[in-house]
Formats: sequence, C-alpha cells, structure tokens
Amino acid sequence: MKLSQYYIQTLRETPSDAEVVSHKLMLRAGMIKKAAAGIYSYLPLGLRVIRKVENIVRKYMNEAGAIETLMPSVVPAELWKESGRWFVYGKELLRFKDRHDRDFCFGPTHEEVITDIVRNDIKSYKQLPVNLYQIQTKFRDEVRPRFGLMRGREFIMKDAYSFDIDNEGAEVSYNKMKEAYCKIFEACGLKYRMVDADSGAIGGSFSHEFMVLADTGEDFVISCDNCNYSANIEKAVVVDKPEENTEALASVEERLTPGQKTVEEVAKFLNLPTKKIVKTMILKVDENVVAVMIRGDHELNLPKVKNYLGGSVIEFADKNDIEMVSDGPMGYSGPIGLKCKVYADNAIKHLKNYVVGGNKKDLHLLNVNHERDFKIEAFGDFRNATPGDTCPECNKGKFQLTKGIEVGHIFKLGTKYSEAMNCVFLDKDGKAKPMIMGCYGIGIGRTAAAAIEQNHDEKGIIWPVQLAPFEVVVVPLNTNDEDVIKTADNIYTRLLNKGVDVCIDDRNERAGVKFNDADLIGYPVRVNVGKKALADGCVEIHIRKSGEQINVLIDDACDKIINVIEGLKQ
RNA sequence: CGGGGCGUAGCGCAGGUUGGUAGCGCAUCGGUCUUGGGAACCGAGGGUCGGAGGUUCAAAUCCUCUCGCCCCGACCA
Repeated sequence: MKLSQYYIQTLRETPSDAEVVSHKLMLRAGMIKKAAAGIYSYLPLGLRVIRKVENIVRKYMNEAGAIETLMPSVVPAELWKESGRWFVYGKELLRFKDRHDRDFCFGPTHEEVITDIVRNDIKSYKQLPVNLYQIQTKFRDEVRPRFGLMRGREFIMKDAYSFDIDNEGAEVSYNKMKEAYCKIFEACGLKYRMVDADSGAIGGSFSHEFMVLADTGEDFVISCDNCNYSANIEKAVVVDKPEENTEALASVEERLTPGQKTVEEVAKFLNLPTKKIVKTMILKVDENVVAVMIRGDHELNLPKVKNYLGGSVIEFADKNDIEMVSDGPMGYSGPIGLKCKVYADNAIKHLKNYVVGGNKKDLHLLNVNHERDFKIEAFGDFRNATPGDTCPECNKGKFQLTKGIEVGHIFKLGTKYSEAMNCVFLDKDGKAKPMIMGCYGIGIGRTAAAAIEQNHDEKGIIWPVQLAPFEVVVVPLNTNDEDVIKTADNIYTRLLNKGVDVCIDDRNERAGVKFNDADLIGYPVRVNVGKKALADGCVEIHIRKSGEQINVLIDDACDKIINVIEGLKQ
C-alpha cells in the first residue's frame, strides 16, 4: 500500500472526550471515528486491525470444528418473546418497530436465533454435536458507553453456540472452545489469563473468562504466585485459615460516634485499625432479609452470599428493610438485636473485641464478641479475595491481584434456551430430548483495544505483529532524492512479492512527520531509507518495540526484515 | 437512573460576569523556501456560537425549554 494513496488521518491533539489510552491512540492514529456515543466507524487503518483479529479467530474456530454462519442483526421480537428474554432484558435491548408496526430488536446476542435455526434443521442425535459461530455487529444499549471500542454500544463480536446430546458431549465441546480460545489469544500475541468465572446457578467449572492483562483493565484477576490457579475476583476462593487469638474478652462499651458512618470514619474516630471494625451489611436475598458481617478491611462479595444461600436474586436492602430489622438508621447497623438471621465471613471467626454498629444513630459498640453477645447463624466465605490470601489450590502460594480486560467468555448454557424454545432431538431410543447448549463469545474490537492497552508508550501504539495494520512501513526520508525513492520503492516491491504485509510512506512529508506517524500508528517494523545510510549502501531497520535500529546492506534488507518479523512473532 | 460538567471552524481552546464587527493555536488551500524526529515565511478560505423560543434597538453573552456529549456513581455482562 502506498500511503500517498491511502486514507491516513492522524491527529496531533487528543480529542478531549477520550479517557483511556487505547481510545486516545485509536482516535489519534485515525483508526476509528465516533458517530454517536458508543458508536464508531472503523476507518481503513482500524479496519485492517479488526480484520486481523477476526481472521485469527476464524482460523482457530474452524480448526476446532466450529462452522461459520451469519445471522441477522435485526431480530423479530417473537423469538425473544419465546425465550422470555423480551420481557426481562430491559432497556439494554434496542427495540423498534417496522412499517407494519411489528416489534424487532437489534441483536445483543443470538441464542434465540441460533436455537430457532437448529431446532428446525436438526432432528436426530446423528446430526449432533454441532457448533456454529458468526462474527457480527451487535448492539447493547449500555447505560454508559465509554472507553471507545472497549465498551461501545455497537461492537463486533464473535459468538459461537454448541449443541450436544448430553452433558459429556457438552463438556467436550466446551473444552474444545477453551483450547481454541487459548490458541487465539496466544496467536494475537497478547499476555492473557484464563480465569474461573462465576457460573451462577449452573455450577461446576463451566465458565471461564479470558482476560488480557493490562493496568488499565476494569476487571480484577486473582492469580497464585506459586501454581497456575487464577480466578475472577468474584469467584476466587478465600481459604478459611485458623488463627490463634488469645485476647481476653472485654465488656461491651457504648460509644457515641456522631456522623461517623463508614468504616474508615469510625476507625479514625475511635483510633482503631479498620480490622477491628466489623460492618454489618443488610441484604435482601429473594424475599428474605439477612445480615452478613464482614471485617472492615474486607469487601463483601454478593455472588458468594447468593450461592451460599441458594437464592436467585440478591441486592442490598433498602432503607425501609434496614429500619425494619434493626430499628435503627442506615449506616449504624450491628448484629445485636437484629430481627433477621446473621451470617459472618470466616475472618470474623477468630476476631475478638471488635466494633459494630449500635442500631441507633451516632452509636457504635466496642468490645463486641459473637457467641457471648449475639448468635451467628453460620460462617462462610463471603468476601472478595485480597492480595496475600493463601491459594486454595496449592495451599502454599499467595494471591496476587492483577487488572485485566475481559475479551472472551465461555460458558455452558445447558437447556435454558433449548427447553424454552423446544429445540429437541430424538435420541437412540427415539425419545425427544432438549439439546445441551454452550455459548462462547469474543469481543473483536475489545481485543484490539486491549492489545493497545497492553502495548503502547508515550509515542503511540506498539502493535503485536499479528494485529498490526501493516507489519512493515518503508520510509523514504528524502523525497527529492532519486536514489532514496528508487531504493525504497525497490525494497517495498520486493517485500510485497514475498508476501509481507508492507506499506510505503511515500507521502511528500518531512522525515519527522513520517517518524511520528509511524510511531503513533505502531507499525512493528520501520525501514528507513535515507541519504546517510545509503552512502554506505545500507538501509536502517527500526524495531518499534525495542527501539533497536539495525543497518543492513540493501541486498540483505528483505531477508533481514522477514527475519525480524518472525522474531517478533515469538 | 442520581450527581457534576461541557457544546463557539476539522481538532484543541479563549470570549460570556459587564449584551454592541466571532477570535487564537494546530490542521486545510495557494506560494516561496526547505527535507533524518510534527520546519519557516507570505497570503487565503472556513462559523446556522448545539437547537427552539423569549427579553432587547441589539444576544455566543441574559431567561426558559430542548437535544447532544463527557465525568463520577448506581446498573448490566
């Protein structure tokens, strides 16, 4: 590609509404352009990156036996009504009517559509298993789209759906996807982690998230520094460690704490460590109000409580509920005298003489002890893991906390949709059974954005070779010098012929402009062709990632460049 | 959905209190000159001041309504 004839629009200044690096750099490099909140055009350079991600995904999906299809983005409401989701999905589902006043939605995900296809075509166990996927634009009307491609409303996603005759088969399908996903993110040249995710009611380890590690990630990943256990912070198991505590029990003391509500405020006010403060959170699990006690320096984990209690909906209790069970205002709840069951995190077990709310405005109680002062229904793992916690897998390592960006998610769906939509097959005995489904997603745009979050510097993007819009840019530095032009053109043509994804920056710009654009756009390899090196019969190969610059003879240039590219792929 | 902020040239911003010719930098176009890290000089074009209504002789500026966008939070996966 000759850049003089290409569509390349870099911005010197960062548009003011970009917050994260990937968003800023994609805008500046002229890869995307915003059309509306969370809705972007992919400009040529950006599209090339998107296509590279897509093609890697295709390759390994196909290899794993999945078959590509393409479903409509506009979906008739009937299908969504059949699965029931039309009534529960809420505002995130973009709904509209056609000229005949019929309801439609823009698909945010395609379980209904694929299930409708498969139930029509597949009748026998002999036709199963099958795994169909598509790469397509989805729309979710997010409350707050942000961070460019990272969290758009319109976004490109690869979604795959597997159908099996039984659980064993579903597990095989699931594991194939798990392997394919690992290959995909590896092939993208990204540092990632596969983590256990909360699989909710389904249970088992049938849900994994794929996280690209980056400091700017929104998700927290817990991993062991000794073995390879890693998990979403929601899911990471906290080991219940017995602890010796020989402190003598002191007697309960009331203390006025005017206006001090949060743990930090109370701890500071009483001049005690946050560990000594225990917060009592009032929750509503389905229709039951319960209290959960958590050590002040820990964070409550709602899914854990929900799973422990076997509920289906969990939320913080509202003001009324709190006043009802505690006879006191919000912010001063404590376990003593509560009119509901009290559960406590394991960490409370070994704690003595701690501070709790007094169930009265501006009142806290000191030196409280369970058993003696109130009853705890049960202890359990109800908190988020923290760095330093012991690994439940090897029992030796300590937890580390890393930030990540969720780029892929796989999970077993079971028969939720096949049952609701009567997607059944006849088994060997001629009996009709619902198919067991699995669902596997990858955010294509998000993967590209995550690659930038993970690989950039002050000057711009540092693409992994596998995702770069072009692998190599050839830069003639003196556009008025015949020799320079000829040599650059020659190297460019030779690279093209060898199948290298190369472009030549033949624009009539000064060297500085081209260098800055090249750094910003992030071509992994830049070949400088200039008078200086040419005097020695050389050109320079500049490696974006390391900043390394090598002089090579013109004749050796192509081989060396290909060599460097191969090296970068490792 | 709650709280806060912003809409003025393609981008980044000033002007607004105190109403009176719409401005700056970058980008763009023409020219001279230049060519190894976003050159310099000369000249030029470009605006329904987000929109509607109101107050006024006069509104970017004051008032009302509206739309869009951004941030924090809640929510969602």
